[in-house]
Amino acid sequence: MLQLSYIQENKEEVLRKLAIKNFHNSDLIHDIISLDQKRKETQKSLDDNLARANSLAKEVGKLFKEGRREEANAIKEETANLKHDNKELAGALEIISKELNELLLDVPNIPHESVKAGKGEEDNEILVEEGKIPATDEKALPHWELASKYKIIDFKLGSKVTGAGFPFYRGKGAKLQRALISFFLDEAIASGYEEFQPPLFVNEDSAYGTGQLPDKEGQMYHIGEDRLYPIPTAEVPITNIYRDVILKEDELPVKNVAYSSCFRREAGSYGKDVRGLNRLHQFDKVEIVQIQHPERSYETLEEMKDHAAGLLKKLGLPYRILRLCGGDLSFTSALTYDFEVYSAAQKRWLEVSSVSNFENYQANRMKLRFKGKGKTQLAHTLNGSALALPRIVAALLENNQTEKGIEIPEVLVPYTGFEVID
RNA sequence: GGAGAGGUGGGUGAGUGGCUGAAACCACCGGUUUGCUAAACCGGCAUGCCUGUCAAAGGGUAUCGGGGGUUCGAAUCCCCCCCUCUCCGCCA
Repeated sequence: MLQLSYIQENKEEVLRKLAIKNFHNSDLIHDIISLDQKRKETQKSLDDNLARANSLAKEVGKLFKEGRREEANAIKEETANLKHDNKELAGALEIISKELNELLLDVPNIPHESVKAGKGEEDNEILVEEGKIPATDEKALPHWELASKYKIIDFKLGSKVTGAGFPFYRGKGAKLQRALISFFLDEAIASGYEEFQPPLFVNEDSAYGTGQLPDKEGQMYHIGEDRLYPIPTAEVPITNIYRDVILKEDELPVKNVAYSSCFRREAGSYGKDVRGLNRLHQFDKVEIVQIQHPERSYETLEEMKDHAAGLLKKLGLPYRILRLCGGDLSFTSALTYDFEVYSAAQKRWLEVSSVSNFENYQANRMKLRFKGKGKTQLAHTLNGSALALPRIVAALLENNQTEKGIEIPEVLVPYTGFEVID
């Protein structure tokens, strides 16, 4: 969430910039500011009362020691009144703080100055388009047909055993998954990331920490009995490592990479866009996360963008990089680059990565700070997929299909141990 | 799952009702000393909120796993929860 002090001091700017995200609720901002005023006043009265009570308590102690019983008892009466008032004030303060916090959670992150206004997807800006788009071949099969032709992914089995959106990978398909994961991890490690294997379930605090709760509750599975949530992305456990942490400035940047399965309910999704591997309830992803000094976070964002682009280049997939417009930018992001690969048989672009700078929005919510010579301040958090597997697999299958079978990109051969799926 | 022990500042660890936001030591930072390093010595060293200020200093308040209670007063007493360790059971 945004910092209260920042909203206080830059009200007009906040409103102007939020408009780029199509957020026009100026009442909310006004309410926040006036409620905060009330919070301060209440806090002040409470603190004053507590100070009084503390000094009275000391006096009572002193009087008792000196054996001045009656005087002490007289003071106790005043204390009783104070105590009553304090209870009320503390109660009021709690209600105000809670409400204030809820209002703050309703304010999205401020977009970076490079973000252009726009309604949605159609207004995203294409920054880069790399690689040759394969000539359209009418005989080209979509990946779901290739999957069954070569017996490498079985959607029906998945439906039987679990449900739609939970495929089985088998044979060379399973090996290809494993190869991609290893390849992505090795590339990240070579770029200085530390590998983590996170828990696949997180608790409520963590779900709040990265903002899945309360806004995206319906997206996550929920294990009610144990109050745990299967992670929708490794970002959740990895970023939450640093919840309530004060790093030393020289520990920055923190660079973590994690492979994990991801679980998403995808409620409301349907139609041909979700066919095959295009949208799953369970999928694999390698995620990179960085925690960086505010002054350097945009350099870091570029570095992460280049990292993701490098992977696609090495895999030989045609891709493009989009800078999301205000309307398509997520609630918590200040700037996001989306990566899409072209999938030859479906003749469409598929999103395979999203690299974002959240500035201090997440950090403020989870109190992730760093301390150098100066004051303790909020860090910036960034993350990105590098990469999400299913659509990469879809594109590889569709783009690399030949008469002889599916050709494996050279960089993956050391990992798969075979050059063709046939 | 059953039984027991325990959770104090970055770490070790003292503290069983007021003088304790918390001893001591270590780590860390600054300084003195020093040919360099080391040692020694001196000083500093939590976080949130409120107040104050151009900024600060300063002041107030809260925080000793989390929540609630007893008391004029709680790290210290009571209750609930969480976590860690040991033993037993079960098990990849």
